[in-house]
Amino acid sequence: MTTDHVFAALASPARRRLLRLLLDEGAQPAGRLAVRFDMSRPSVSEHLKVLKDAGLVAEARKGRERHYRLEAGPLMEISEWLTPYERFWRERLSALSSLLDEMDDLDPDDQRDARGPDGSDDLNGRNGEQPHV
Amino acid sequence: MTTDHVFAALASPARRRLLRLLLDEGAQPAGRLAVRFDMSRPSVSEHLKVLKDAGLVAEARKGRERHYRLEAGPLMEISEWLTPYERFWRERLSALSSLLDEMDDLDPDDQRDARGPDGSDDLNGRNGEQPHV
DNA sequence: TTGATATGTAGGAAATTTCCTACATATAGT
DNA sequence: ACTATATGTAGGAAATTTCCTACATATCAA
Repeated sequence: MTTDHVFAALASPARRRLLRLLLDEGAQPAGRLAVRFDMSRPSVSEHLKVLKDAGLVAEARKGRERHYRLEAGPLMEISEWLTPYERFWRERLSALSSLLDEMDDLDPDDQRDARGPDGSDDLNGRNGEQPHV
Repeated sequence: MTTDHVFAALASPARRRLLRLLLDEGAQPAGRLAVRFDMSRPSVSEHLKVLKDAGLVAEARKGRERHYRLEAGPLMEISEWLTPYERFWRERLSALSSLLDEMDDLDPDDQRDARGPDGSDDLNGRNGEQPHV
């Protein structure tokens, strides 16, 4: 149930789809989930096991069925991991949108070069020095 | 550069650490990144390639060095994928916090059972019917 | 030009993942 | 007790991933 497990579990499209099904349709027995997949039932069962080990689903025995339900908690770890990058992509987005705004202000047929005066790349996207260790 | 590639790229702890280094310290040549790892330089180079194929880093040749910089854009896809689950874990969290609030209101030595009257599980955590197909 | 530096790629071993076909187990129904 | 249903597990094949040691390529510095 570590962060590693969660990231690894999400690496599989089949497993992400399982989570989505549980989110959209609520808890379900393994078999009902399995028939949706173009894959053998035991394989789906193993994917469920990976999700369970990552803490992303929980099972409850109901008679001879086992109902799996979504356990979204561990996804918070992904969200938290993502947080520090958010600022970064927002900067890029706002840079892009202001660039588009500028272009709107010009004659639509008279744009040629939106780069800086020196034509350089600004590798860091912030035009400043970096630690470099 | 599909969503699949992005999720797969993040599945490796080494690659997540590479992204973090680029975020914290800015763009750097491959070699400077590699020495931080307990792994051969060519292996780190291959991880960088996986990240590049996922669109998570970009490279710029500077003389005999290649500087890699973070490209956070594709992480938005992860964030968007996560969105519908957010509501779900927030509900659980607020349920937990209100439970804790209730417990605060009681005599700290007189709590025994916080389950529903029927002792059932409420598998969906919302006490309601579900589509079930 | 020569030699050192910075990197990517080739080729392959080892580990892991993915998926399948039996097969074992447990529960429902008759 | 017997049979059908719902699932997990065992064992193994095939594909993928991870990592390493050469080795090839390009650039910088004398």
